[in-house]
Amino acid sequence: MNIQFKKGVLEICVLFVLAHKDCYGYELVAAISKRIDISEGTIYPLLRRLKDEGYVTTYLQESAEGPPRKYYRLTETGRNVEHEQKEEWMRFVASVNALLEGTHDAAD
Amino acid sequence: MNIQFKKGVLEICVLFVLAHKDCYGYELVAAISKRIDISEGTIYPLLRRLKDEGYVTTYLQESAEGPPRKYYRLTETGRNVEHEQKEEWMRFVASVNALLEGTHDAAD
DNA sequence: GTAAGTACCTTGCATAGCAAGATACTGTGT
DNA sequence: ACACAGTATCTTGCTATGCAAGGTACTTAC
Repeated sequence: MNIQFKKGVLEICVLFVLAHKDCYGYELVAAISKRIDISEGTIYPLLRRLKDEGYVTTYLQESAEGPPRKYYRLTETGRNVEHEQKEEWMRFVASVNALLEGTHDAAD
Repeated sequence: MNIQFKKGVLEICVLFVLAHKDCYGYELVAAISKRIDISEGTIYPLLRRLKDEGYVTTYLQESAEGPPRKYYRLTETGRNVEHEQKEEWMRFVASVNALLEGTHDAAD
């Protein structure tokens, strides 16, 4: 899997999952990995960024199966950003598809 | 337009356009820009990479409207890579779409 | 007590795109 | 003759993101 493709997209995936329920980092890795490879070295810096941007807030919660979990919850801003970025992604994919399909008559 | 989305994708676009006809750099910028913003500072390093990888060969051709043009032609290898990368892109988009649409029942 | 699973985090690296600028040729206007 | 816009090439320095590799610490099972 081309790592470059994921640039920017994993952020949307995280925001999307968080739009449905609060999650902790380890859980996000598991959820997203079902479809797209993502490692812990990616998720934690990404989550820090989201927090710094004000897209999420965090809270700790004890766990019976290990150390306490840090849950991430989308803010109002985060919810808007999730929506915008998803739209932008859709538009981008549409543009690329148009180029990779119809283009070569239009390009002449 | 999120710059990050383009990572890796512009290479496919270039390979795709070259799969239909030989082009020079400036021409590629114009062709791809119809759908996706791409600047000269991106295309020339990209083209150099493609040549270093053996995906393209080059030849010069005089022009009446300016300095000589450096045309890029896909090699056999380049043609295969174009095909593979395009497939990989399609698979990636399908994965992301699956995650951004159906996922949240599957994630429970 | 030690190994495996859960859960957090950081450091250093690789990659790709871009703005900005340099170079040079051609044609147009003054 | 000179300047400017358009065509066409290229490089430098910067930014952003993802990842491998490693470290920390808690819980359960052997």
